[in-house]
Amino acid sequence: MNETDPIKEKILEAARARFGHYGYPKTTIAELAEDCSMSAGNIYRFFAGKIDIATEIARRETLEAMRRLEALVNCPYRTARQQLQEIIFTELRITYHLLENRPKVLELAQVVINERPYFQLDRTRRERRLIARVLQDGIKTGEFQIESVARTAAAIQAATLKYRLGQLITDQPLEDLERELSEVLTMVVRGILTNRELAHFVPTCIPEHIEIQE
Amino acid sequence: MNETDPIKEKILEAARARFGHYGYPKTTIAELAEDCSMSAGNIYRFFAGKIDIATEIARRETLEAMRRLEALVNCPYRTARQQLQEIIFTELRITYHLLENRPKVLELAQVVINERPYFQLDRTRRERRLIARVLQDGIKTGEFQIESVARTAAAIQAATLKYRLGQLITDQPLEDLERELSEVLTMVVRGILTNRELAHFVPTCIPEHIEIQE
DNA sequence: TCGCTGAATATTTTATTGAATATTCACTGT
DNA sequence: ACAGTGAATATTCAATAAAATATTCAGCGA
Repeated sequence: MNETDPIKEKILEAARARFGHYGYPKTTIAELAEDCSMSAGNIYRFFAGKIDIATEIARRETLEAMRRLEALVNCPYRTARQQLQEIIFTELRITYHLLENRPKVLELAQVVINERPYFQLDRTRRERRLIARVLQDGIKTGEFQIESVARTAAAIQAATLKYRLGQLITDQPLEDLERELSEVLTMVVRGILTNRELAHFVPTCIPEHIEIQE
Repeated sequence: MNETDPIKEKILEAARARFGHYGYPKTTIAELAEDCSMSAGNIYRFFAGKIDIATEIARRETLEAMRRLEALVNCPYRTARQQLQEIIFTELRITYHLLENRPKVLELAQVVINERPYFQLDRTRRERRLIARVLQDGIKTGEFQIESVARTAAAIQAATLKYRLGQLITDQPLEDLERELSEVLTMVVRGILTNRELAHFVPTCIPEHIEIQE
């Protein structure tokens, strides 16, 4: 599964550097080949096309983000509610900072999504699976009361869509978005808690930034 | 306030027909002038520019949609919860059908939003005010328990954003979106109901299409 | 003066074409 | 047979000019 052909990695490394620095369209295959001390033609023995290099980079970026989110879930001593909230807040922060600090990443993402629509679906499914897992946990511990985990996970995802789109839809600053998200989560979470939990319900707070060491 | 200069109306009528049929960019001022049996220059005595004709059309479309939503709210014998749900469902249906049946309308909307960003803000604010009014009603009748009406209205709007974007974000069919929205509303509404109401809570159903006669 | 025209001007769109770049593939050295 | 090359070809991009269109405004008739 995890092909680690060193030449492929070399190409990816060169591409990551150039795409990040100069942007996807301003990077040429000839330059990548030059960086790797090979001919342009040879790159096509490892990738079907330029867009596929970008897609692979984006795929790995997504996997990395997903790993961070999963680390949150595996973190012990947290209620399912906390886990759920932290997932959504972390996603908001990851995408916000990504687009804020590395504008070329946005460009890359847009190109990939345009050419490979499946990419987005895949990411969405992974996210949903993670949310579903947390919901399942919460049901087991008696925190959540949910009819259909799958449908509820999809609904939570839909309700928090805005916070995964970064600065595409809105130009509100991060602080605004965080405040708003805490309101949304207050409602949403209240909507899935068991009566036992509702008895001592408190609104959602904006969580501290969580740093996970690998 | 309600200027009904018949010449202005004539121009708007011609523009509505052409924009809807051929699209905004494919319609020329000269054609509109021809339709109105006047010179191109004369149009500028009524509108500052082509984009302002489109903006006025969009503004009226929005007002009309808003009137339909307000009619829902003013409809008696409905709980605040029903009103809230119907507002969101109706918005979903209006925008969905608009984009489905009249693709040129999407184009028009995009042009207007691009050139006149204030337009969108205005519509959003109106919508939010309507939601806030329903929330306020619900508090009075003891249905809802809400800390800040303004913030909650904003949060409900954010949580249902997806259903106001039509087919821009997703390509799910209307039935899918309706099912999903009912799940979202189930959570959201449960999150704002009073304990009294929670005692006999039932999930949100997809409402019948409501026809309001003027 | 008022409502309007239509030619003059400014701006935007479209078409063209040369250059840059992506992609292919026949071939080469090992 | 295999990893790789580089010239040949296909595609995309960028610059420019030409055409179409938006906008302005001096002036005209009621």
